[in-house]
Amino acid sequence: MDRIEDCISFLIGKAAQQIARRARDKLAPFGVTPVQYAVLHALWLQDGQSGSELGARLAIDSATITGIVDRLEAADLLARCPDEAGDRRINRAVLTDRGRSLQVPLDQAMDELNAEVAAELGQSDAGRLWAGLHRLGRIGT
Amino acid sequence: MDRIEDCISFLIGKAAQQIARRARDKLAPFGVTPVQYAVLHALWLQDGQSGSELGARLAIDSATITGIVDRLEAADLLARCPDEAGDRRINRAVLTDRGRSLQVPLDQAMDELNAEVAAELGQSDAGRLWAGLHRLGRIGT
DNA sequence: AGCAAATATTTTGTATACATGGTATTTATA
DNA sequence: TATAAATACCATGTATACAAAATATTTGCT
Repeated sequence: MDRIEDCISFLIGKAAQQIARRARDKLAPFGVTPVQYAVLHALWLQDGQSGSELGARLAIDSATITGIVDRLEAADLLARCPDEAGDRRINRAVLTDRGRSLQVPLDQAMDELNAEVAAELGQSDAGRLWAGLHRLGRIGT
Repeated sequence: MDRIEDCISFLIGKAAQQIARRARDKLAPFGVTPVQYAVLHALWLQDGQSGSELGARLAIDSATITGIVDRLEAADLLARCPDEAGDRRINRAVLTDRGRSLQVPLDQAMDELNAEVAAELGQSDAGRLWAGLHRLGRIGT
């Protein structure tokens, strides 16, 4: 390995950092982080998911989910509610009005980021990059 | 944004996580993390760099460099040495014998990972992906 | 019923990433 | 030369990511 920039681990890590920074900037006015956006997004599609359901859909470790839900709860974007079927192991994440109200502006902010990046790369290059990243993300699953 | 997997921030973050996990597995037998490998790599090319030099080359925050160098020093892979020109603000990171001895096996481990990923994607797709990631990593610099 | 195995969540500890701010030192400038 | 600005590093606090383990609960099997 001559140049560290050609090491896939370093290369994709730095590219992801750049994108994450831009996503943070877009979301910061709403007091939400990129990962918190992903959890909210999952709840907008299906409210009342348990921690393990969220973790499975978003590929987030259960220990990490705990902290993310803690902070979303502290920000009054969701509430931990008991399972209606009575399984007392489960904490269901239920959106608050505030949490629901962020769907439109946050989705719009992330759509903007997607569009900006696609425009910078060009539509066809962006499409190929998306496809390649999808394949990398799936390897090993 | 319909599917969270089409959100560039989420998509590239998860792909980077998968690659990072594979890099960690490759490096774990040597007790080194991917970021620590990047710092060692920079020192193999030029020993005795200061924290700010390492941070500039690798795009790592100075506060983060402090911790990484702490752990590499604790692992006896490098030592903090005073600047020979006498600038007492600077701590230079100088490789130990152990740190130097890891160059061949660690470079080989990361070369293997690169080759595996390239083989999984196919050479031409891999080349396009590398190029796209380089462009994303540079945006804003 | 009784107990092992599986499940869901949380806790703890380590490793980044980054914003903010403090300290020491050096450089540039009035 | 006195001082402001810049530089280098470190400390602190927050937010993930993940391994390992503890706890509580439920399920499955005998």
